[in-house]
Amino acid sequence: MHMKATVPITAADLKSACSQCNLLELCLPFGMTETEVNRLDELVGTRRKIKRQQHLYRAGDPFEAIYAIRIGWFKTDVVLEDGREQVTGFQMTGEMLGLDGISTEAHSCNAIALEDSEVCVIAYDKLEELSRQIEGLQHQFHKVMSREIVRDHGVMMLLGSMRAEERLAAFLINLSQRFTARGFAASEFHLRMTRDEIGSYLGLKLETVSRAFSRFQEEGLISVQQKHVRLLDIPALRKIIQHPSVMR
Amino acid sequence: MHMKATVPITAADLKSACSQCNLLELCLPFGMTETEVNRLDELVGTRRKIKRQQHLYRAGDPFEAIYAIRIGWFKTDVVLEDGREQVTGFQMTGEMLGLDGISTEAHSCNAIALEDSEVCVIAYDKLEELSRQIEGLQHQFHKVMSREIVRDHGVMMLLGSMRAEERLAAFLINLSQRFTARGFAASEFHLRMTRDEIGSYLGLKLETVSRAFSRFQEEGLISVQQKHVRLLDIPALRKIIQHPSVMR
DNA sequence: CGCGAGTTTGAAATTCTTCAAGATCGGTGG
DNA sequence: CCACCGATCTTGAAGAATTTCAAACTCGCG
Repeated sequence: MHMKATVPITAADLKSACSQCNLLELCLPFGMTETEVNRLDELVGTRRKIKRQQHLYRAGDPFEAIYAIRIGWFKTDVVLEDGREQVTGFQMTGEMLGLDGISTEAHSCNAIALEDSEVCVIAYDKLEELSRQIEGLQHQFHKVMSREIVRDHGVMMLLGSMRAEERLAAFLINLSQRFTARGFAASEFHLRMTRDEIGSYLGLKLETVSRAFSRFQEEGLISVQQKHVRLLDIPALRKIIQHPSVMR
Repeated sequence: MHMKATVPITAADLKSACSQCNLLELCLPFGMTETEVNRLDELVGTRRKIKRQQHLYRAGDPFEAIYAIRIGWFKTDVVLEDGREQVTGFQMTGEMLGLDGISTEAHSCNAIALEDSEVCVIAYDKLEELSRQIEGLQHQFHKVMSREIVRDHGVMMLLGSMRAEERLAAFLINLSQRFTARGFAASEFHLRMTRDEIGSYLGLKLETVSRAFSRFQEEGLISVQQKHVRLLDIPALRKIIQHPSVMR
């Protein structure tokens, strides 16, 4: 196969590690040329399978690599000395894990698989080396980190300024968007996390999450039975977020 | 002055932009060699003064540079369509602003000076170029971004799992640590932000913040009059954070 | 079939917010 | 120099949202 090196890759052009992978627009190779992507294969040496409920890494583990999720779901959480746990994110296919570790060379949170999963292991020293050589990789990596910062600010907004039902609506809309971006159904999906984990993420107790689910169902916005959710009225869900609440 | 290029710089060795600056251990040049730091001066071309209450940048502004605070204080905030505002951080001397802009090439939050301030303008394209050449710069920049992510996770913990007084205690301890790192008094300082801004950051109403201040004072943990705060019992403040609360 | 983890729902308790009224501060102009 | 002004802060009391406690329900699975 012959292509000009300057043409951005598409899924069909790839052969190796990153190639069998249909996550291009979501993952690190995005925006890179074919020749550049070929060099990425040095990077993604290993893959690693993580069974449900197992840790990919723990807070305190020495930092050596970042991870791109190929298959599955993870949660990250931080734990206070007294045992209180805060879920800081739910990560799905094509998303990156481990960026927190760069700052101190040790991970600062736990990453736990919510279902049997598989990740690409990206040795961090190699990533730095290669991204000094490949402009596109460097830039994309910076974007990934920056995107995480922007996402975190969104969560702060959610936690600091929204009420229970607004938080859950925002959460559902967000999931829907991420499924859409991956070619899955926007309005029907299976939650991989428990009410307790959702609650931790949203700064609510699990009972409050459950009540909000029930309320949305009563109002015909969603249909929910346990972990199976169908969004019946996405515009209305969006309105909940934007609607100025009385409180706060 | 003659030095080996491999010796890490200290404040006394510098002559130029980054040099007059006593923020080395906090800012981008940290860990770099003398020769490397000299090259940084291409980077920090401009400085910019921002008067109190003025914007350094606004959400939506095209992203061109990141900023290192030389003098002063800033807040960053995100604003929802209905006008609700969430303060996402308070930044002081030696801290970096603008990292949110990399992901979409537009800023996603507002940065507003809390007092008359001055920043170093770091052109982003030059930063990327230079950090492909200078390993130490690349690494330090990544650390700065990662540190922001870790900080954000801490704020999520605060917002999602802590009660009002715990949040304020954590806030005060954090300020104290940051002042200490800059050689200022650890236990006596002047708040640059209003109760309302603190409240927004902590996910509380300004009255709740005020009540928490008063309560700490009653208990002899702090002394506070308006914006002047003295921490009288830092260990006790720390205990508040770690103490398992009944709720949540 | 029954167990256990996870979920739902109700009612009481608690925290935080809202509303309202003063108090304090720094700065300004007479 | 001092009174006054607006902005900010404090405090009280009532109200609302969320949590806590408790009990029952559902579902997958051994």
